[in-house]
Amino acid sequence: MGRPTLSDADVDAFRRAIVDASMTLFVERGFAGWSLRALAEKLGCSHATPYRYFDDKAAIFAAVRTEGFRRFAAFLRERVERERDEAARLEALARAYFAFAEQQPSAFKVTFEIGQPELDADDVVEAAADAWSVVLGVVSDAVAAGVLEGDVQDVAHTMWAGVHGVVTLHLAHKLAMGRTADDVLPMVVDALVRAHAPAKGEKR
Amino acid sequence: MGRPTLSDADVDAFRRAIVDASMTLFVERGFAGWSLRALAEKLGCSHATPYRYFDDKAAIFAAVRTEGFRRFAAFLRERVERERDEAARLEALARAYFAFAEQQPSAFKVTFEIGQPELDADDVVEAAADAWSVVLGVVSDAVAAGVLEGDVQDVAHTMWAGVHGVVTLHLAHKLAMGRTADDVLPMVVDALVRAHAPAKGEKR
DNA sequence: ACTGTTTATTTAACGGTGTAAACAACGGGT
DNA sequence: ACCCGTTGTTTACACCGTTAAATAAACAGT
Repeated sequence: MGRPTLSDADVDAFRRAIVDASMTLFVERGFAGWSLRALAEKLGCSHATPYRYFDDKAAIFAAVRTEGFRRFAAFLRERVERERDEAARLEALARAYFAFAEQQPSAFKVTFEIGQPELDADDVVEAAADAWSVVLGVVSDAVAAGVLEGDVQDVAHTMWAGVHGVVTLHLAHKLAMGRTADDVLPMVVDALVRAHAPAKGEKR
Repeated sequence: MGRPTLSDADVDAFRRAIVDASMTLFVERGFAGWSLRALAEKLGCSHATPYRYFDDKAAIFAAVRTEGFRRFAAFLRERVERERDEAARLEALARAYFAFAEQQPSAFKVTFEIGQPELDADDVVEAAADAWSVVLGVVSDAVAAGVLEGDVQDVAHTMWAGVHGVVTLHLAHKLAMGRTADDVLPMVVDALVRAHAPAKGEKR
């Protein structure tokens, strides 16, 4: 007896609304402007209402982070699947990585911020694994097609680290001597492809 | 007329005290614990006193950032200069980059944080350029010694981006499949060296 | 229809933050 | 001795995240 507990669907719906509003709030006012008060105003509820759906602000942040990863993975996948050639897919992956960081800097910063969260919830690592699987798939195909050579995990890690380094340095405004990410990114990809190119005339 | 204005030396001294206290506060309580109140308590002054020496909290953060870059550059330089062989210096540089991020994560995060500051003061870019010069010097020597080949600026950028990518992914806990930075870092450095190695038996 | 009870949301309050303005303390120049 | 400008503290304000109490809403039983 008594007022019925919210259905799981309703809870999920409101959680999604919180995450969506948080994302738009990020792009509108930045990280510092993301407060529970502002969030409540955007949602049309009281600033304490989200506490029925999340433990605290950090939990909301984690949910936003996983959503950012999901969008990131979807963005990469969509861009990569346009290309048929394996080498072109490698290039497209790097460009998509950079494009996402440029077009949705708030989402990118939220997902990769090297700050507070220290510990990650299961959802976050799962969504991150999904993004990782995109990179792994592209590299795996390239190896299968003979464009690259070596252990797939190793090559994928070096590729990801190289691209990620360019993008984060770009976002931190720490590319030197007037070089832009547009200049550096192809160089890095080219260098990494060259480093893992199969020896000339090799079989197997 | 009036109470004597503080000498430039005194102003600089107190500014340094503020920056030093901020750094220890970072390592003690993290980014979130770095408040003007806590800073004032550590300095033994009122929480509004720093406003006579800096415009606002962001200005203090910028000063801390440049100090972080200075220490970073000094750390890299010290580690690199131990090695005499050019190839060993490349390796040492990458390991020092990672070691600094590991041993002084707060300082590293402060310097490379991709968050708030959007615009950088002149001091910051100058200190960043100093750190960059270390990387450039090592790569330049390697090219001169014939260990690497190509445009020095290009090679240095790819090297820095590769190393930076590994370290930031490590700090964000986003290295996949249980790989650690210890595994990935040598692979990336090796791949980048291989990519820029001079063609066998080449002259000039 | 009313009541009782369980839940959802709002409201109020607490301790904390950065920052601006009012305030007191001080030391040379007149 | 009296200003007066520089320096630091104190006070005040608006905002923050979080928790506890108060209120509103929705059902079951009578």
